[in-house]
Amino acid sequence: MTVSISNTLGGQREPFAPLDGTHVKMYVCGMTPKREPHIGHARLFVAMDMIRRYLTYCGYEVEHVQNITDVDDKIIAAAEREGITADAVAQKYTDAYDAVMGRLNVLRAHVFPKVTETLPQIIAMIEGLIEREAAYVAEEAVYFSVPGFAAYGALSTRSEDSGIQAGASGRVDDEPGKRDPRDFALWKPAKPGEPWWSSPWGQGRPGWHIECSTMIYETLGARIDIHGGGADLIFPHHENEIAQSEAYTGEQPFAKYWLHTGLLTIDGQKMAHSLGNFITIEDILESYSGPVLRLYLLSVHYRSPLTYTPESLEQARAGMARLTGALRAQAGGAGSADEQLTQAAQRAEAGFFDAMNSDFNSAGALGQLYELVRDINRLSADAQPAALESAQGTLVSLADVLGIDLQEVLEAELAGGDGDASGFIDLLVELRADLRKEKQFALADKVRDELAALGILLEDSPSGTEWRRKA
RNA sequence: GGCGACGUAGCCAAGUGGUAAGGCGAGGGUCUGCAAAACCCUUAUACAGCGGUUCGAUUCCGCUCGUCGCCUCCA
Repeated sequence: MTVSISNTLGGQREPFAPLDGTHVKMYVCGMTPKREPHIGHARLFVAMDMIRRYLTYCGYEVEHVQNITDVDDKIIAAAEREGITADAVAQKYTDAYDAVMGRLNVLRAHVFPKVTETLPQIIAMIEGLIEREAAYVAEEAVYFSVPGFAAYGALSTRSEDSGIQAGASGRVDDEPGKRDPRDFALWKPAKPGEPWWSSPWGQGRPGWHIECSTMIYETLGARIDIHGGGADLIFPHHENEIAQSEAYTGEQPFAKYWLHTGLLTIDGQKMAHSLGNFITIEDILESYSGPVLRLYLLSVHYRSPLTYTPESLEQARAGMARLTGALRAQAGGAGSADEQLTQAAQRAEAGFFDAMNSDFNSAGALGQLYELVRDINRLSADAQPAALESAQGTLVSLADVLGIDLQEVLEAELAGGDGDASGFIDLLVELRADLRKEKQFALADKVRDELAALGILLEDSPSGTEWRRKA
């Protein structure tokens, strides 16, 4: 059974076969660090992380590069707004990104190229494109010549006479010397006060698209296996990348598999900084743990649109409590259910990998985990410790493939939190046990209720009382 | 206007050419001093609508409607 991938290029699901054996070159269009990352960003990066982890699990060596667009109109605007330099803005929000991705258990890319550190290479690539007559120097800027690139529109399935010209109209006036409405800037002049770099075409900065082509060429080479990004980047950004890269290297396909995540919407609209309707990842993490947010994002197939609602996060929290709950199950039997448990674990494992092999269907894979949870809870009383622990081990290791560390979440439920109040909680639990012995149930229940209000959940069992924190 | 994606129960969400995983919520039980957790049962005359292909479609094709996205910065 091999992994199959839905490829935006071609619109088909295809078996995954890297260009070079088991080596996978993966590039993800990263952040423009201009504001705090929001949960739409989280969706992309968690999805790509899940894919990277799964491929790695399958034995591939994934080389992951993710750019940082630290030069951009919005960054310049943010610098003015915040009264700091553009560099400082980029650094501030790059740090914000790092902090939050760590909590979501997103593995760091192996390389994070920045535009500001790639200028000579970008200029060299533009020069190369001009030499190849794929680009031309206009009055103020350098443009890529789209009419010279026959395959233009293949990714976004747009033809010249469909929407591209109509959409580009109105921009032509602002760009003197541009020959075709579809042509796009590789280099543009700096306006007064903007950051700039010297180039053969004067002081200016790169266009948006060229950076990715250059960074990929410099870090991964002429051709890569996987190129990922949000669905909103298909056109024009990724279309333009293909044109630049293939025109420059003469090799194609530039990227073998194009993976795009469905956009996250809120109140019927795409979540975006520019629309002002965003919820930052940090905001969510005030109320929910990283693993819960990650679970939420993986509960929907990465290509589907995802509508954010507060309720869906509550559902994810409940789901997480269910997953860790199965880890707290105790073996209580002589082993009459051992065989059933073993089979349940095998069934879940097989279903899990079937789902994951089908275009990284994390939602379907999670469904298998929940089934295993039910079987563990149902059968634990009649199982021996070894069989139960084995099934629980399967649950933990499958969740781990998705980047969800159930052991860690469980430990956080049992201890963790700010400061360590465990001693005091244990004391209250003991006192309550005494009250219960004295049949002072009103007081005992008060202790329980008050603790619950503080997020500490008590569960009585014949063997005593256990407590945990709300996920 | 053009291009694309999506439309499954109260909600979230997988999936399949042969009559629909899972989760949340709700109701009823078991357990419990009462709870909680867990388990069991119940909660879709059928997957937006209309046609078509097929022995048979939710699952393929066409159209319609709706939602979202892209065509301008955008994950």
